[in-house]
Amino acid sequence: MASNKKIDQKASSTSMPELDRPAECARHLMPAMDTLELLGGKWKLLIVLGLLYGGKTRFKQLQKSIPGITGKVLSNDLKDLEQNGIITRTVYDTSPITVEYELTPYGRTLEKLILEIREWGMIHRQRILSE
Amino acid sequence: MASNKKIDQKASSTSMPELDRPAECARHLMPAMDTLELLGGKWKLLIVLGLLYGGKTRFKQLQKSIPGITGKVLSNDLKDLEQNGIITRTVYDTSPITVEYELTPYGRTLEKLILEIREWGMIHRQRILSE
DNA sequence: GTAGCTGGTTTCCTGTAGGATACTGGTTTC
DNA sequence: GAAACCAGTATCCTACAGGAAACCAGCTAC
Repeated sequence: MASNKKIDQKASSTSMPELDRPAECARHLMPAMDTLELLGGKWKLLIVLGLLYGGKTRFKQLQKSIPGITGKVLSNDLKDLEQNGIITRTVYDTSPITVEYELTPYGRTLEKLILEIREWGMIHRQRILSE
Repeated sequence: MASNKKIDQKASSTSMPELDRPAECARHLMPAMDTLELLGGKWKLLIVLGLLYGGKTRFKQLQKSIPGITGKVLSNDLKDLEQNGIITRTVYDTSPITVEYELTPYGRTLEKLILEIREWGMIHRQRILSE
């Protein structure tokens, strides 16, 4: 529902002293906004991180590994992530049904990014504590 | 369909190789949560990205370079970022007063992370478009 | 004197993300 | 029969992020 954004790149094409800063900037910002949209919210990134560490994981198990998340939110976010091709959902026809979630190869491309986020958080934490 | 292998996560056997997953995971997740808290919300990351590209930037100029942000939100977020040591605010006693915002060296440590986010967004965009 | 620039603040309003809680429906164990 | 586990749904509710618009004070140029 986003990205109907019209950017008038030609709006003021009569001799610009500087570049068209806003448009120029917007072009840089948009991809970042895309990522934020996909991974935004309080929990999605943590879910991915959890799956990164845990590999294939069942629903309840995942919920336990992310302290504070409720079933509803986890369920919703998992759906979102699945629709975006980040994770897969596999149902096993076992006694009490089991469902396993796993990152897709595509989802795994988030690894570098997420580890970066985590690492920065660690540094930040050190900094706060040592103040 | 009978007796597929059950996953005995609580196998009655002696101390399992598996660590205390929840606690272990939480320890991994917390730094990421810290980062998300600092940079969370719709705009903060974009502000930092804007300053990364623009260098020292004045308020209105910054607002123009981030399409869609309102003055109020920009003002609030800038305060937050300043309090967290990510940016500095400098007031110049000129004719109409001018204020410039700039990343601190600490704020600049976010560069790698933010570029990573942007880059992933670009790949994601490609993927969406080529579907 | 009035219109514009600067960098904001204040007020009001709304949407929705996310929390709490209860429930389903099947299966195994006691 | 009761209780516990699984993977969720359904409902209800609230807090707060964020948007729109008006406003402020100081200065300048016309």
